Amino acid sequence: MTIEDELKIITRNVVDVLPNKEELKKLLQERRPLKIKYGVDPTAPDIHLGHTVVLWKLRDFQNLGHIVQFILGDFTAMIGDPSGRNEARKTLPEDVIRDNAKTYLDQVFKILNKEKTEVNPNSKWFKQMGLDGFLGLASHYTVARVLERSEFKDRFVNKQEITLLEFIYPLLQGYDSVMLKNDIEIGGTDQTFNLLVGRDLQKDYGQKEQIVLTMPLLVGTDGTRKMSKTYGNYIGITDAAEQMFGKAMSITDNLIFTYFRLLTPVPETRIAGMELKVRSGEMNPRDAKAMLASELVVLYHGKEKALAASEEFDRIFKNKELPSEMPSSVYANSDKVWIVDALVDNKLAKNKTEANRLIQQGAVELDGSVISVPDYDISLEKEHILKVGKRRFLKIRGGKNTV
RNA sequence: GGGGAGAUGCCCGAGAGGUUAAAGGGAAUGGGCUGUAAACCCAUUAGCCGUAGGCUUUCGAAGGUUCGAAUCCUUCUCUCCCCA
Repeated sequence: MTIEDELKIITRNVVDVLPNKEELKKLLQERRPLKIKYGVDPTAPDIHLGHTVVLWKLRDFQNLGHIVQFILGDFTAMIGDPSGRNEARKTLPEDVIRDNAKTYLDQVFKILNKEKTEVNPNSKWFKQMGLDGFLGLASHYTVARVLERSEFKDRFVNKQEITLLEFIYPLLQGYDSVMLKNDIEIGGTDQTFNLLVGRDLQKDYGQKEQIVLTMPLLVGTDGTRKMSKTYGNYIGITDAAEQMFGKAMSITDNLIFTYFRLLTPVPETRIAGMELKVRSGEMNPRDAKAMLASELVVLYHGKEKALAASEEFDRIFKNKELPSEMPSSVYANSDKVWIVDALVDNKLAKNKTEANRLIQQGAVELDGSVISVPDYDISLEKEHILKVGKRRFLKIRGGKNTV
């Protein structure tokens, strides 16, 4: 493979190469396995598709024979990355972080090649650094430089608070690079500043500076904000197959191909072809989206489940039939149940008021017919199917019957 | 250390003694139209009462004034701003 080909693969989907592409090219010309650093703080037990954007890029590197240096920010997780919000981060206890780290890695290796990945917990060096060591590190950087960061600049000008921790955090992340002597570091565009600090620090420590690649932030299923657990607009990679499929189907149309490119290993030519067809009206965007949804489910649950999820989806939403499986609820010692109770008991409504509301709005169906008055008992002589909204189903029956 | 401003429902934000379960917007949920898309239209968004009118709790916290308090008074907690 030529350098140009390699460069093309590496820079696909990348927002920025810093300081520039030329430097990256030079690096590739050395024709040796490069060390690519990527760091994550295990502050939550699960990752979502937003995280996989960077992982796929790392995978590209691995496929080209390079090595991923995965920084497990177990130390920095205890402190909390202040990037973005200025709400106080809660500090996490060590055992929680350890558990998170484990599930994190399991999930990460659904994309990364384990053989070409080394995992480095940054507690390894930070735990024993000591105040003297830290002050030494702090002397390598200046307030002015941190203030250059646009986010800080704005806040500084607007006299909003900036905590010292926020000031320090980039230094810690940069120090990871000093310890690893990596060739390249990769992260989301929101990490640009932190990544550049890594460069500066490496230089100050007399090392070769890392090249920085930034990846786009994935827009969440709401189509506006970045994908994040706190916004509830995420697709978790541990989401159940049906759920994942459904969430993918609910994204807005102009996100379809962005998702294809950033989240799947589908070759660019195929994606571009599809995009063209959709734009010319030859292909219904819905079908492209269904393919996207399948691709995603295949990745995390396998072909079989993807097929099943797709069929299930069509069954419920296209053909308006019942799902093949649904949760069931058994009422043991009674021959009837008030519909409002049934909704609340089975968490189809938060409380009775909400249950009433749903009923009055015509969101509740029993065996296919809308129940619009709350004054209704479900007889438990036989099995019934309760439907709330478009997608919540429940089988309901008395206790004596066998399954 | 001195001076000032503020805390309202999921979020933002109006309200300045009664007609206020609290305007408006955002968001979410449900319905309609569709392709579980967007856009658009409608409705809902404290809880309880077997549904019909009620009742109970809510405006940072605790007390108080009043027939009546989100609105007035006292104390407390927290946030922000300005000066040094």
